[in-house]
Amino acid sequence: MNSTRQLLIDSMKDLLWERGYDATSPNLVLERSGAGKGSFYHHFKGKKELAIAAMDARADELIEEFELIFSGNAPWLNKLEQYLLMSRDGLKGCRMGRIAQDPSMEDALLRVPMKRYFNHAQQGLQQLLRDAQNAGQLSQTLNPQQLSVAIISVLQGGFVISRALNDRDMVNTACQGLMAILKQQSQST
Amino acid sequence: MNSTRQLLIDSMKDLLWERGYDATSPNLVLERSGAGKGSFYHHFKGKKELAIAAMDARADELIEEFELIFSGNAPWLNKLEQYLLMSRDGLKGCRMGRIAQDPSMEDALLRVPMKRYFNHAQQGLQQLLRDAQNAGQLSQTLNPQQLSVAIISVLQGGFVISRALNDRDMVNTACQGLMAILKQQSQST
DNA sequence: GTCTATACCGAGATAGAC
DNA sequence: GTCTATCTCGGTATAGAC
Repeated sequence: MNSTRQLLIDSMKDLLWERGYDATSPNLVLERSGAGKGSFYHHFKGKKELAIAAMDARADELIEEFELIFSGNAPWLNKLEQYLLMSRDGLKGCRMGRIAQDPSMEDALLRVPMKRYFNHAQQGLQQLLRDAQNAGQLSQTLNPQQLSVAIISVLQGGFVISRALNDRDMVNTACQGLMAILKQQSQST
Repeated sequence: MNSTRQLLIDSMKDLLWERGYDATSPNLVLERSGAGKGSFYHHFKGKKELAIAAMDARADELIEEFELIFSGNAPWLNKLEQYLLMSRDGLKGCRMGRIAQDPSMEDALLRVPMKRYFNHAQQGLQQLLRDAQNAGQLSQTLNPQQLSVAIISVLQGGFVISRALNDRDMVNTACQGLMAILKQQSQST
């Protein structure tokens, strides 16, 4: 575990968040990390391999944060609230979803860590909703799969709207809107 | 209104949808449209100016489609259903939101047509929800602004999730999830 | 492992003839 | 209005010395 290698990964993680994949050049990574071209191509075969390492680390980090919220014993609605209502900066974008629309992401290898994270989150939410239904705290007529996809979507779309309108708070507004209707719903159960 | 000019605009519209702004080069536009470099730079100062013209035309088109659904006399929930449940190809992305995350979109001029469309849609939905509340068909405790932002966000986020998971149907699943809970909600009013 | 030099390509745009 | 030639710059990577 070489330190320069880790430095490159960390710089790539930040740049993927700030600028996405396509707009992040090897030169930018070098400038950010302080490493030289020689080191870059010694440790990684190229930009793509470094990006995969960075996204993989990012997925680990996001999954850990997700579990921190959802693996506890709190009531399901509280967990959801903690997840949806944490304050976010919409102009920064989701640390993973930020790059989902980059043309290069059509590459299957690059999508592996991305899929890993989103599948984890979606399935975690789906299980949460199923448990709530089994506990009689959520209407049985709702479809947990559909609803879980809607939940992660409102978050991702909130980031899109924030950037589109150049308003860093839109993502939070979107989450509040969804949370409100979920709460209302649970009260009538 | 020269025909080559219009051809360039139409090609740019398609390419922005397929590849976004940053990944669309002038050469691609020329290849697609059959025009030559001379024509391109005769009709437009550069890529940015052409993109703005294309996005502006796209905004007009999307606003017209939006109004087609929402200006009628149908019940509000039917309108919403028609809007949310029309079948979409998640891998293609939203014709406008597709490019919101491109780094170049931080340019204020490029964002003008984008803002115009999303503001129109959000405010149209907000008005719909307010009217529903005034007609006693939606709980007064819900915030129309928040909810309208959530609705457009689920749609945009659905496209993001579709691309992330490489599943063209996720966007529809997300919309179905939201629609279901909105319907449920209105029944308990 | 790291450095500098070098190579190749496409993006984005300009020049000037027709 | 359109064409071809040309220009500059940065992205991405390789070569070979240290």
